[in-house]
Amino acid sequence: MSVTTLHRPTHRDALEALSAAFERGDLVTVFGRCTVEYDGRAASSLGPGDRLLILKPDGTALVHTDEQRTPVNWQPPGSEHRVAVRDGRLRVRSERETPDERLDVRFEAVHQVSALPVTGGRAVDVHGSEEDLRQRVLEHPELVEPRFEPAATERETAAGPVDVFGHDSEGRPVVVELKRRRVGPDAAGQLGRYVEALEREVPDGADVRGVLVAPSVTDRARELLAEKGLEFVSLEPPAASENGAIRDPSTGSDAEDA
Amino acid sequence: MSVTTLHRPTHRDALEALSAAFERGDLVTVFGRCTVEYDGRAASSLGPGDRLLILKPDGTALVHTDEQRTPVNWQPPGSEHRVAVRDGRLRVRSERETPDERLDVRFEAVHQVSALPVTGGRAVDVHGSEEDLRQRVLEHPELVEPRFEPAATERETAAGPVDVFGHDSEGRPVVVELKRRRVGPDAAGQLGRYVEALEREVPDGADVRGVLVAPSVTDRARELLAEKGLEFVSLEPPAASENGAIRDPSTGSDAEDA
DNA sequence: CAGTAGATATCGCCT
DNA sequence: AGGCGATGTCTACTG
Repeated sequence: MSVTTLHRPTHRDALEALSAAFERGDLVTVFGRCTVEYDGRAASSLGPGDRLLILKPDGTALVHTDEQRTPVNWQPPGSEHRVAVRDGRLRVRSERETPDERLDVRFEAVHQVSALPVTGGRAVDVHGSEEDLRQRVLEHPELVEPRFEPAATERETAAGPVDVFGHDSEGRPVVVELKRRRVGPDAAGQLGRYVEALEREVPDGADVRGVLVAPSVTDRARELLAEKGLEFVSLEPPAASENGAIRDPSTGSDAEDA
Repeated sequence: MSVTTLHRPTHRDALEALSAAFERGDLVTVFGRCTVEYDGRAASSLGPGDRLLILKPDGTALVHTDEQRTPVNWQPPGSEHRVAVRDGRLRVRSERETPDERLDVRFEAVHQVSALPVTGGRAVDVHGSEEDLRQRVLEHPELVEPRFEPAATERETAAGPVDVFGHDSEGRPVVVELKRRRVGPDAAGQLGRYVEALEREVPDGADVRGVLVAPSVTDRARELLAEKGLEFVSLEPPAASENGAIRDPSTGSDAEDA
């Protein structure tokens, strides 16, 4: 099984190629002059131009121009692709429910259609995420402060789950919020909510400390932290080189799913 | 000028096709069996498999598998694409500075290479955004509450710009925060910051009211609003059908940039 | 299914 | 270049 490509096909031939590709579960690309209409969570319209349409067997649709990382229009996974010839144009419609939304791509000219059989792994191993930072804090709690003792991760509160919950050298409860990169005011607000929620939950109205752990903070975030009596500790996620090699091979295997 | 496609090219032929396509400013697709390494803001590794690589003339690189809307790896616009043959494989490297990051895609087999000359519009018209909701509030302030009088949009405060600032029937200052969809605790925090900032700025320590305008709120957000003495008004962005037709044609023209 | 928060978020605007 | 907030954010996870 191999790549199938048509150059400047008739709409009818393109339709048949697309139908067959959907049937096979291929990844499809269509390059041509088209207009695009979207209606759903919002609504949008895109005038004529040459674009690359990508149709995935999981129901994803992407319309790309020659600029930007973000597609100019799209449909999320779980949509259903259908193709038809209407008013002398090739119409590709991708539709889903919950939420109800629809993407219509109408080609007045198809320059190329390709059907690509995709196999192999799609599990990417990423390092330097917030989870890596959490690992670092759990293995070296003194990086937060001397004698800090982590007690739980993802501890549930009325305001949501706390990244790391523990106690300081004097036994006071400490809420740690982790961010993998420089943070703004939103993170200060988030930490503040957790601290307030825990102050209500802790039985003996003991003070709860809040510590934001991140590489750095903006000025406004620093002010907000100060207002709320929260603290900041500068710490970065471990670099990929420090981290990647020391991983449990049993969980780190490159799962290549079905 | 037209589409150029190579099937199962040698690495050398693929390299030349890619170099020529970069030179022309074409959009490029490469389908083949590859591994992918990324290092920059984070770091990642992806084992062998068939993927679709998209290279845009603006420096964007996208690696797509047969699943998900989000590329499995990517490089943002402004990167520089380079191609070479190394160790018997075709290596496409996309790199940028600030931040310093790099994507390497190494093909052991190239199934197809296409160079697509892209022309035409890329300006999409979206309706149902927060700006449309703001328009609705400015044209019909009574939808917020009777005799609400908007005074400014994007009014600057120490905590950032306020969506709509105005006064109620009794002359009290009102901060309106707009959200195009159902909101969670973060929006309540955002509105609270604006209200606090304005209470300090307003000369005669007058109370400042805060009103969140959105289609709906989560329970937790509702609690937070209540705690902070903030209010909620249910309002949606105008539907596309209501909105799109009544637009100033002088500004609403479908600009198709250079 | 809704709620919640992370992300190599991306993107645009403004200082 | 950095700060800040919107996005049709997307995505994973949890109840």
